[in-house]
Amino acid sequence: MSEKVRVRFAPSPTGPLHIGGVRTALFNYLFAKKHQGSFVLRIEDTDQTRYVPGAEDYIQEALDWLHITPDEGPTKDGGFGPYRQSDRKELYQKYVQQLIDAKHAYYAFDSAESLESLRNEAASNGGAFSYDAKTRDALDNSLRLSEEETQQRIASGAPYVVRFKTPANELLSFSDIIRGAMEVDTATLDDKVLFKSDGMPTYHMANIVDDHLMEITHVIRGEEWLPSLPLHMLLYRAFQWEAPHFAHLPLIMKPVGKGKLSKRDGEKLGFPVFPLEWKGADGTIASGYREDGYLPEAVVNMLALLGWNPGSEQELFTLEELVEAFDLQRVNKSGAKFDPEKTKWFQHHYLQQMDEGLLTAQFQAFLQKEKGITYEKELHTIVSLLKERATFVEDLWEQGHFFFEAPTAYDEKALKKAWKEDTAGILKNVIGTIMSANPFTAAALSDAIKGWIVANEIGFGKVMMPLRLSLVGAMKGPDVFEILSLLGKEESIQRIQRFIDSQS
RNA sequence: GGCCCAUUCGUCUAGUGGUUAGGACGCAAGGUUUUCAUCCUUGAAACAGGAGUUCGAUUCUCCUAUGGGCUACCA
Repeated sequence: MSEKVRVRFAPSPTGPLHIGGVRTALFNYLFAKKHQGSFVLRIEDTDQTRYVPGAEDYIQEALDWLHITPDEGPTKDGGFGPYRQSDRKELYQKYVQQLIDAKHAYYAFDSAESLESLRNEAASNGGAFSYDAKTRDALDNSLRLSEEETQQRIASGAPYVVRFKTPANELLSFSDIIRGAMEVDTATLDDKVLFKSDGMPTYHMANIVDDHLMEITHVIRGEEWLPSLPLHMLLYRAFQWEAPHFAHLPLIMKPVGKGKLSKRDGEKLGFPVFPLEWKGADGTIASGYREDGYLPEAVVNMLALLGWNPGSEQELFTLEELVEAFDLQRVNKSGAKFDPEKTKWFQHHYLQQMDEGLLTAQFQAFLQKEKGITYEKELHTIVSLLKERATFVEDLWEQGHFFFEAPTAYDEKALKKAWKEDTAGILKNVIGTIMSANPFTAAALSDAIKGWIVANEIGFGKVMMPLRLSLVGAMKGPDVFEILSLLGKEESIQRIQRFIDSQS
């Protein structure tokens, strides 16, 4: 590649960025970094009616959290700004004019109502109305008006839009990096609105102009844009601009049922569809991966493998490894169902990889905030004992709450198995052994108790099961001797005694 | 309805004109852990269907079916 690679991620600030958008951003980032190019963030806010305050900040924050920060964007000028289309409003006028002058576009005065009734009429006849080469001559536009009449109507303040004049009947060939060659007959296309009556360009117009001005070399976007690719190619040709390369990513689908993943699936199915939590204007809260305890590494890894694979059997990738391995040619063509379970598997993996000091600090913060427990002593040891059975920081509590609070009840099924007539006597002996254990370490405790068991020819299960139950309240958790030593002599004895008392 | 795109285990996917069609998640069984989880081993599990091309098609072509997207003065 001779030219410097420049890609862009161009979301609309209409709400929180959903996971499909995040993946588009990720693939753009990966491609840019792979080719030492630039990753540009452009905010496409040409639809003023759908603008949602806070959405733009959300997008920035989400990308930052995932470490796929843009090289250029609204908050980081790279010489191609402004990066917000509403701030570029004035800019589009002259390009629209250029298209009109070259007869590639025309003014249309049809009201929204008249078009609506045309659509309804066609629909009732089983067809569909299309504003195109076959119908435009009978509609209210500058094609059938004289230059003077057109200017007069505009001057008189009549609302108008500008439409693209699609070639009547031409076989268009173009290609997509992921999908290869495609052909479309322009007769199946309609005359899309380029410029709205509110003075704003539509996506199609702004997109082409901005990509050209920002010297974008590769447009990597969702498959929902594939149907408008012919229009975009036609626009580049009308402007006599060189078109960038295109790559249309497969969509991310619902885990169950039909259709593409939507914002509401998360709440329904119990997993986040957003990177970050989002508080809607109506007070509803949509959960986010970050707030649900996921690590950005897990989210990135999961997303990268949704619709792409390296061709090897490697599944675990750091961001750097992804950059190295990424290849647009290896992106799949078909939509991928989202799998929340696999995301958890990634999360489990990355939690195990996490720095233990950091994990301990996070768990400590959790204890403080959620449980009101201030605990520093040996917390690092506890975390290292528990972490392999945890997927989220919160799981550490579920797996090890007994380190911080004595059991208040005993698992009934386990109790039935563990409590025999002689258990009280055995446990009293264990207390004796614990009393004299010195030093009070897991290894010393293990030696002492196991030694006592062997010496008295008692079954291991008859001692270990009730002992664990007395300490934990259930048949779970790390090595009993580790628990004993962490709990300390006094607390251990108290718990065992309380257990004996509760059963007699 | 029209246009466009797609189709390998339940899911994400690898793969080739001749393979025991490979891996991962999940699931099941066994082992380790005298507990649970982790971990390890094993197992069940797929080329949408029909024609054609070919000595041979999962792989190439066509048709059908199914899925998906688009069809706004939304992106």
